[in-house]
Amino acid sequence: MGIKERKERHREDFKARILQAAKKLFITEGYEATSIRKIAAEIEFSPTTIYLYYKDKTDIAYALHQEGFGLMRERFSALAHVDDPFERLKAMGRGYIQFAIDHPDFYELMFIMKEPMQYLQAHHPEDEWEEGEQVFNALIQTVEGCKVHGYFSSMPTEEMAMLSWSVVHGLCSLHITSHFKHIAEKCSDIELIKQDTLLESVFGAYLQLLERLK
Amino acid sequence: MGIKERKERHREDFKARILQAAKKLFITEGYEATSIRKIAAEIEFSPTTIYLYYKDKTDIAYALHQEGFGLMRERFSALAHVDDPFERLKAMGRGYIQFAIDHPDFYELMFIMKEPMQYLQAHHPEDEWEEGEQVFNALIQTVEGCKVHGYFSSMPTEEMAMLSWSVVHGLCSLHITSHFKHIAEKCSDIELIKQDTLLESVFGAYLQLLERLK
DNA sequence: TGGATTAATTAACAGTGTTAAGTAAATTTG
DNA sequence: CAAATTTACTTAACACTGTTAATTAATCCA
Repeated sequence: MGIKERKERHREDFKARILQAAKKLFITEGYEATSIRKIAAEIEFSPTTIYLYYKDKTDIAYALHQEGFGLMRERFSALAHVDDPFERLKAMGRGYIQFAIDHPDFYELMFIMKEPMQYLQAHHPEDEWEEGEQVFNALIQTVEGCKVHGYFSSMPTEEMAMLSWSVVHGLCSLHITSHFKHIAEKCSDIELIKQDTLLESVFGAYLQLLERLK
Repeated sequence: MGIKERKERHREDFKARILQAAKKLFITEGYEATSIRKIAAEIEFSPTTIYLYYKDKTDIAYALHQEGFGLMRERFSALAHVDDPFERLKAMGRGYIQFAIDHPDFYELMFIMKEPMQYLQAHHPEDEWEEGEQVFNALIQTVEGCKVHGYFSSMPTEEMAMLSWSVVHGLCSLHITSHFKHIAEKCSDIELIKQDTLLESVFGAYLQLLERLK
């Protein structure tokens, strides 16, 4: 039954081709402008053909969401070799922020939009959210390591991890939605007006909090 | 010229009627399902009539965004009488979180969606973002008060305010997008699985950090 | 009362996601 | 090998969306 395998492989190739076209449009024109019809035109097939390979648009959104997590894991894997857990925690936070600045569209799809997570819940309710949990587990382990080194004593690991995630996500999210843009102008501190440094310096303030309660 | 005034008032009434209809649809069916045509049907006018009173859909979105800030300010005004600034900071955080839980749709419009802020930037670039700045200033002043009482010494006020905002926004945002739902299941700590307590307990962890460095 | 202004309408454009029905090619079966 | 069946894909269509241009009905002013 080698023929069935070949067909399956062809099918996977086709799915990848669709995703590649979707990714191209998504990066250059954003999610809203990435229509099924445009994806179809890109790969020179009829729009309905897409539906033979992806259930609906949120299915494609989830696939792109996964692509984004691939990119993020790539970055984070470089930090696995930072031995000191507190240094690694710092580096993860900075890496997370830099990822959001470098790939705002992917960040939006991964952490701001509801569609991909809703798709997961609606169509694969039993499945776990692998991509996210992998990254989150890395964070959990890093926090655990920090505790071994005397940080955050008497603070629950999970809460500490979620807090750290919330801090960086809050920063990135308010940056991308341009909420900070409208608020930072009124700031007296000139340093903070520069958007790029704003995120890092507020994250720096968080790190100072952590450092002081070793 | 009393007639011109009456017309102007009628115009404002009509704008309010449109907004009321939009608000009703928005609350019951969400933003995406709130179409210009449905709003028009609700007030029993033609869809194009809407455009005589609101520039486009993002204009309506911004008006609803402002409505949301009205609701939020209403809640926060009750906290103005909490004298101790650190207690007020706690109460503001809890109030912010509770607002997001009680009015997730408004919260999305106010802090997660890009459209309203983009409208502000595109059509009123000189204007300030009054609603947001009012709330943010209340936060600034509260942080300032905390510093007087010996908290966050040597931490810049603005950074501290932005950090606090980022923490609660990060929590609310990850809750609404149901990211926490998929991650909390794996948590060993049973307390955290309950979504409602999760936000408050992670915020509690943040407060503990603050308290310890008085 | 007649002309100008204003308010609201209908019709239409250009798009969206998605489904049902139809066609041509490839594959399996008798 | 020819007939039947499955597979891959397309066309046509539905029910929407935001938005604009052209048009009609009503009101105001001289």
